[in-house]
Amino acid sequence: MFVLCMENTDNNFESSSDTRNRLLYAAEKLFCQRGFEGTSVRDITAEAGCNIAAVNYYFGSKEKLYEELFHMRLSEKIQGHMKTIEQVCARPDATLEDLLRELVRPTMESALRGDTWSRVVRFLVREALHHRFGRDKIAEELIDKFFERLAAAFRQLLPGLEKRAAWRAVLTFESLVMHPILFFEMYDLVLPGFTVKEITEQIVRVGAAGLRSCLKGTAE
Amino acid sequence: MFVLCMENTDNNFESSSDTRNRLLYAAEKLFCQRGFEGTSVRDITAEAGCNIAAVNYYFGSKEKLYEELFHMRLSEKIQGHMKTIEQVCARPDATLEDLLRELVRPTMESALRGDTWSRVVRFLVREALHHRFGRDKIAEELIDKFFERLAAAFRQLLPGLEKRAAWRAVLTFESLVMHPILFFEMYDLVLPGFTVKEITEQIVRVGAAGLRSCLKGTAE
DNA sequence: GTCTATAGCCAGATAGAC
DNA sequence: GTCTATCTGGCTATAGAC
Repeated sequence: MFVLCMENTDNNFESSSDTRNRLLYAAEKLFCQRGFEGTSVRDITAEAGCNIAAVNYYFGSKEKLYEELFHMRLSEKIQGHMKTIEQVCARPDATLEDLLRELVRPTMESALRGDTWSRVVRFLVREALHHRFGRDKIAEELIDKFFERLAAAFRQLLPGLEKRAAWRAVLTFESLVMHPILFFEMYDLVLPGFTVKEITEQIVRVGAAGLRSCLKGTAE
Repeated sequence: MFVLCMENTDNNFESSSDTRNRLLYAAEKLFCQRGFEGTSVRDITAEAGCNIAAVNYYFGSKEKLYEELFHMRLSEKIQGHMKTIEQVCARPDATLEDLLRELVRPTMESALRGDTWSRVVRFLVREALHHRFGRDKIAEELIDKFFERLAAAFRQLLPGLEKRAAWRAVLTFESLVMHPILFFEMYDLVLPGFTVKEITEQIVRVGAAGLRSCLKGTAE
């Protein structure tokens, strides 16, 4: 069910049925653009080029389709990030900048293409705005696991980083990564002609400096 | 129409009618929680304790109510921030940390209370997710003005900061400020017992270190 | 200004033909 | 598996009584 590596791919669902795959793909596109309530089953089936009844046939309801999509994409995103962390942290000469860059780059490239990874982020933010975190046990555990691994990686690459400071660092870093995806239009307005490299290096530079400043303790 | 200082106040609308005010307040609360499509006129009038027809009587349509609310709150937020920047930059001994702290603190306090400022941010994020930026000229001009002023302030407090680097710094800083409001529930999960001071100082520290790192140029 | 009643529409879900 | 047809209900907006 879960696809480990999804860079440079897009419509990579593994369902048994073609129609089912097209429904998942169409639903993801529309949910991320217009939200759950803003998307009708009719919109989804039209985009997928199949009949209105198909959503209920394959998923039972519009809501179950959404949930399956959300858990699937969240798992993919987190498993991809986990793999990246393992790979970078296994290198004896790895720096904090290396880790940040490897985590940020695929996300930024995806944001420019508007494909899967950026959709997953939009999914997550929509969920957060709807206050669904903390109620969904599957999502909560996945995010918790990932944050714990990332905090450990930060402490490995930044010796002396306290435990609570590492957790703050995780949240801070995530905010830097998400922002360009959410405010893509604004970036284009303010930084006309910006490139993936410019944004990626900005996040790596600011993230590394910011994270290093967390070593100094909480005193202002 | 626009209220300049809204700290520690909440239901501070200035319409002529009481019912109109209650509608604005109820609509803001529900739109921010469930989004435009997820909120019905029935929900709003029920929350405001008045009749279904009131929305159309006072605003013409559900959509016009939303737009009025959005422009009003965006103006308030930006005018408040502009005032803060003027005040801090007028002080001859002002530091970068001073400015960041003054910009961040009211937002964080508001996030904890869940009142107006945090709602404005949720509004903005929803708008961004719906790709409405770039179409709404009023919002675009307001944001542009604010970003320009903030970039100038950064260049004043960080001598040597290049123009484009200042624009990147503005976007980076905004991402740090917005995050705790969007992922409030996650903060509670990851940093149990966190305080406004802890988060504020984290953002000020990381923001200042990150912004200073922008002085070094774009070379990695 | 505030209400009730309702028009007109579109939503999600399902029954049943093929 | 895929389709058409349809049920049921909620939605926005409005007409018109008070």
